[in-house]
Amino acid sequence: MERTLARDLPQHIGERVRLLGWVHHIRQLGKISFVLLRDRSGVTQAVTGEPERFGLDRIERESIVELVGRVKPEPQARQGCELELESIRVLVAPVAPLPFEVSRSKKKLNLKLDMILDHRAFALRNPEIGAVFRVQAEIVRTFQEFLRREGFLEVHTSKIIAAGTEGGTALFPIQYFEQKAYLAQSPQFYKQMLVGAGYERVFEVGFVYRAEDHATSRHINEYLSLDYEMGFIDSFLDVTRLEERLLKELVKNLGENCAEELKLLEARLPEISSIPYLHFRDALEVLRRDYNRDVSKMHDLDPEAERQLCDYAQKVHNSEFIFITHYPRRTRPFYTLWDPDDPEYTFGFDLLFRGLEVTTGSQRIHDYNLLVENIRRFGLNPESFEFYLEIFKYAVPPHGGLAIGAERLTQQFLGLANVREASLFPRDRFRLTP
RNA sequence: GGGCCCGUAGUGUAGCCUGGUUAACACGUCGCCCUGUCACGGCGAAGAUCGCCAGUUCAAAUCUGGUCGGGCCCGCCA
Repeated sequence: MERTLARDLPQHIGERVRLLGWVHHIRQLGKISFVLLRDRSGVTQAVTGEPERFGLDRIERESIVELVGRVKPEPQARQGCELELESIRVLVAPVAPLPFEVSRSKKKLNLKLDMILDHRAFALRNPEIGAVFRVQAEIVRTFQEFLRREGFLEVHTSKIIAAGTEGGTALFPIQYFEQKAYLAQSPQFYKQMLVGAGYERVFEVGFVYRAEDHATSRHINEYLSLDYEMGFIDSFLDVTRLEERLLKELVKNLGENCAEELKLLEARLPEISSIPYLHFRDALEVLRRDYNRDVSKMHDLDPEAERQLCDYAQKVHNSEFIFITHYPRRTRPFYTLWDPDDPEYTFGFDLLFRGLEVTTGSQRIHDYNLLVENIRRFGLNPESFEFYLEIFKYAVPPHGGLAIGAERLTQQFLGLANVREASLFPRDRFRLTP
């Protein structure tokens, strides 16, 4: 007999079906008993008045079972129908006590994050915990499909590199045969080179690595970077406007395709009408005026400032997103183009969402001589960037791009307390397994 | 790199400040009862040498020192 999925039970009323999955829960109420079965599609229910006939009290939770029975309409069942049990067969039984329950809500379980991560694969059986990655998959899918429609080419660049991109961030050194190499902290150079290669518009979904010795609820040392880079732009606004359209589509898709997951996680989608922009200089003024911050020594935004600017965006612009633009030159890497009319400030921006930085981007320098000059100005040696610089000798169009932290975006959409909850197998300062 | 905090049954917590004889509660587990549960309900039972090592004391989960493990914030970043 063919397998029927839990979700599809209502389409088989009156038929005999076969279900395969895990025993989510067994509720025995004297003479009537319910077996809740979970598979990849969801949870369904089988019922029987003869629990002893099927030996239900000997079946352990999370056993893998095969259920056969007839589907009958039942208004008291959640799906409006349920399986009248004819047989139950244990295919695989657990050989150890379960570390914690699968069938309860995350809130009720009140598990410490460490417990969840130590038993990651098992924890994902919990529908709420598992839902996070169904949502994340939808975020990544939307990113890819939206950009493909906009004429972007999906690329995959090496994660093993010879030199760092941005200087500031710490790199993980690795031994590459007789050479010293590093794990890539960003696909930055490669995506720019591929714009120059003539693809004009490229995007990449890939892990990047940061050897930063931090331990906070918003940092992991390996994260999924959603990058795009586009040529022939008039200004960085072409980059941010595209992201705004991407985000609108994302909200729409999540609403349509992840309604159940969002409900389970009690997540509220943001409404995006138009995302406000705030020049860095004006952001400081807002912080000084409305939040009583001492901004005299503020050259970059600290986490508190990011939360305050989001609060401001909500109050003044009724937006949960805000673009902070024109970050000062000293805070941005050498490839960032500055404003010729106001050269202290760059065409670099961040997108803040619900108090957290989720995107960084900019218009880049495309002129070869200017780029070499700026590398020198940063105290770096252009010769060590020859592999990157070469294409700029042969004419690269004005271009810009950005990177979105996929886990952070997931975290903020779902209101998760810790970014690690949005990473399947997070790598942090002390965690290397599972 | 700097600062603050936490380790107690399978899980999550209380007790610790103010040391004292059976270490408490909830969920789970096990047993019995229950014909419509979906956080099922009722009754009962088992389960913890209080992270580890040392010290103080008649007496340590509780006080002190060390050690191991974990969390959060800042710097930096997505």
